[in-house]
Amino acid sequence: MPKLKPETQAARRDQILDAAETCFARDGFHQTTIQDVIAESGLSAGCIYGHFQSKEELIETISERRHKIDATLFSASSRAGDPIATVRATAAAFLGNLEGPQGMRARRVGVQLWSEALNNEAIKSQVRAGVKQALIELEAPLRQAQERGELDKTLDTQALAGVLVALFQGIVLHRVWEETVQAEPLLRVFDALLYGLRPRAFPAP
Amino acid sequence: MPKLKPETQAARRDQILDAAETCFARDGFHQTTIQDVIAESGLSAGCIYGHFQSKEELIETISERRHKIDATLFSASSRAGDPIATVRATAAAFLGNLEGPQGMRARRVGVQLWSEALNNEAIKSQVRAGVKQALIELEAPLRQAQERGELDKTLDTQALAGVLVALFQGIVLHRVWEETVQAEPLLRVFDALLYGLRPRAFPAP
Amino acid sequence: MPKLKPETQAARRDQILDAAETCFARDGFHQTTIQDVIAESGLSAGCIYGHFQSKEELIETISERRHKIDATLFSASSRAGDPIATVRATAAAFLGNLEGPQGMRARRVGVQLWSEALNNEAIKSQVRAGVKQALIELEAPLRQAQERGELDKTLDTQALAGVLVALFQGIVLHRVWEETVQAEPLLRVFDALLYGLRPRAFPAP
Amino acid sequence: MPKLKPETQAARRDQILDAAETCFARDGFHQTTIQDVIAESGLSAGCIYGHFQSKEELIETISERRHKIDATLFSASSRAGDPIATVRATAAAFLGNLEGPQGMRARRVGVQLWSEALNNEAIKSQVRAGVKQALIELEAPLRQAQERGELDKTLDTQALAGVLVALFQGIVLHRVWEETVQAEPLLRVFDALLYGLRPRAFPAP
DNA sequence: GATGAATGAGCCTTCATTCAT
DNA sequence: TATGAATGAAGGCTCATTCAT
Repeated sequence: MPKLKPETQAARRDQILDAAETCFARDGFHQTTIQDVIAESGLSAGCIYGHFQSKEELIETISERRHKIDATLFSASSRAGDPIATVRATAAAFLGNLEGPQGMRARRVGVQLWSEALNNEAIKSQVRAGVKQALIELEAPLRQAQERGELDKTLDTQALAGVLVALFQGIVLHRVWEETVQAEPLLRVFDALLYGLRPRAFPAP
Repeated sequence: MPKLKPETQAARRDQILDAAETCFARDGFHQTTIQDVIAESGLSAGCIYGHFQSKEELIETISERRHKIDATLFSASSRAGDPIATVRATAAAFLGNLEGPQGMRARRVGVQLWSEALNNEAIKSQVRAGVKQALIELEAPLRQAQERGELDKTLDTQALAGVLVALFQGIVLHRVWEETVQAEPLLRVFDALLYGLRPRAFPAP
Repeated sequence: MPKLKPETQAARRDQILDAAETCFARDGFHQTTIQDVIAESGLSAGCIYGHFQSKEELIETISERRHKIDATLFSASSRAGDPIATVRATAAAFLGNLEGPQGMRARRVGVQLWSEALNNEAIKSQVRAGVKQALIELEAPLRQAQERGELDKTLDTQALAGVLVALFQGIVLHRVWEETVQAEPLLRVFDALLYGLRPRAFPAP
Repeated sequence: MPKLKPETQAARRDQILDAAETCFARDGFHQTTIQDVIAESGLSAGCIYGHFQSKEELIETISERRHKIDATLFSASSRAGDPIATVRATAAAFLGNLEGPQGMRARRVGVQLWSEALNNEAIKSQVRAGVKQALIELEAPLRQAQERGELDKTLDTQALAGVLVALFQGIVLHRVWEETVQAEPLLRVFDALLYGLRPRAFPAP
């Protein structure tokens, strides 16, 4: 068994991460033992520790992977030339992504990461970076919309972006607690909110 | 040995819960050991286990306590006869509550409970009950506002309440990760959102 | 079970150390597991770790204890007013101490400590301190003997003390490998050596 | 695939043994992992296990090699026709051998073997055999010296040989703990001891 | 022969919980 | 009730060894 090709190596890492993420989503970071990951992956302790230094590194790597995936959601939501559509698509992508077993697994891990960030600096900086990127990628179209007269010019676009991101994450929480939460009605409210922020003849009080 | 006076007993329970909450907020549920709680409270293991059956019960009781406190926020925010003011006051109460070391302690524990709810039925039902109550207490003034013509009649008030609660909780998350997040600008955006949802001469598309 | 009296606490520590030393003497430091010490002591893992931070601390504490005991051998061997008798008594104490199961246990642990000193700074400094003390306590009577004309004046007493200590320790090694090694004949040779070092009419070449 | 030439095979074995001995001398038998030996040798696990059955066999083979080398020290020290010179040369060879990085490596491993002998029968018999050979090779010239009237006839040459070997080994210990120990003064004391053991006009008491 | 990824038994240690005082 | 020493199950991780390539 001479040196594994890098791609095979990466596949093995993914196999381990997938098994770990499944366990973490099912039982939680701290209720999951390495034995659980071993059972889920079909590998051995030694093999896992040959690819990751510790259980914590497993969690942190999953955090990294998650945030990379989320980052692509934003890029994919860009609607060139139509900033409001871009914002709307971002919301839809976020909410649509909640569905299905894969989406649920991702969100259950995500919520735990939000909590874990409080006591783990590595994860905290990843979470912060993720939020920051979301803010930037949302504020750009919002400002563009202002310039094009599609959004009230008195609005603080930075704060608005913050509100929108908070809203998305809050909905993720609800979805994770209550599987019956539906994206559709929430999305309609979201549209109404955006619509209500168009410029007005008479300014807000 | 005569039973301790109920008030003394309750005081001792609170002493333990306070110490535990301080530890949990500082280090996280799973990083906190009973030894930490012992050190923080100045009591002994035996004493703690005389008042609580397990570490889990400690967490669950703190969860209970937290949700009771939060519930009073809503009642206190009621502005009889002015539904929009009630909604606004609720938002302000939520966001104002984030400040100070006490507020921070509460929120850090709260975020962990949101994550813990995924793997602990007792906490999950408390979180759900908390959200449900929030929805009800917010939807009531929203509907009232619709009836009084202060809110667009085509809006799904239930979904709107959900969006608002999600928003509040999302902001708690941001505040907990980034201490510099300011309530003021967010509140102004919130006002703009509410203002934008007033009835319009021409309906939204 | 309120706070244990310091003496009870010390007794428990000794109980653990005795069990550990028995295991170490029987199987070696690295072949001995904490489980072995648990079985030998009749205590539990938690109890042991309540008194010692790690297996290494167990070894180091035993090292400390051993060296304290050895140190008393020297003091006890002092024969006021007769330096040669003091040296002789020291040798006899050293060699006599090898006998019996207790002596054997002590020596088997001692030899392991000599080896362990190579890779453990704490133990190395204890071993060094032990040797240094032995050198000092031996050199004093040797020099005194020179002054009294009972020992050749051209001798380097420091080197001679070193040779004597090395000799004692070498004999411990032999005794530990070969239980049949007898102290008696060695002691007679030792006497002959000391006798041969008396001043001579004609100096050594 | 034709069998490797025996000389190539032996060279590879030596390469492994050298790497292992370097690791063992640096870190100790039990602190050294096979990974360390792999890194030091530049070979692979499979290769090492193709030449040695286990880590223990590695240690035992090194023990064997060491004792063979030491054995040649004695033969080389023989001074035909001058028994006292032979004894003296043996001592000088022993003490001289301590110097230099190679000598240190050998002695550090040697001291560990002395300890390891307590719990490993294979090593114990090698150590015993080594001591026994030393005794024989030292006793011969001692007895010869007695016959030639160069040594007190009442001396127990076997015990004296034991004392000398113990002395040599004890000095190895000191040298290994304290790099500053010098061979020169010790050797002078050794000479004085031998000189003092010459026959006397008046017997020892 | 050589490689090195994978194995898995077993180790040290932690920590929630108990109970004699 | 309160104390805190003691318990012991279980966890994370290591490392000697194997075997498919």
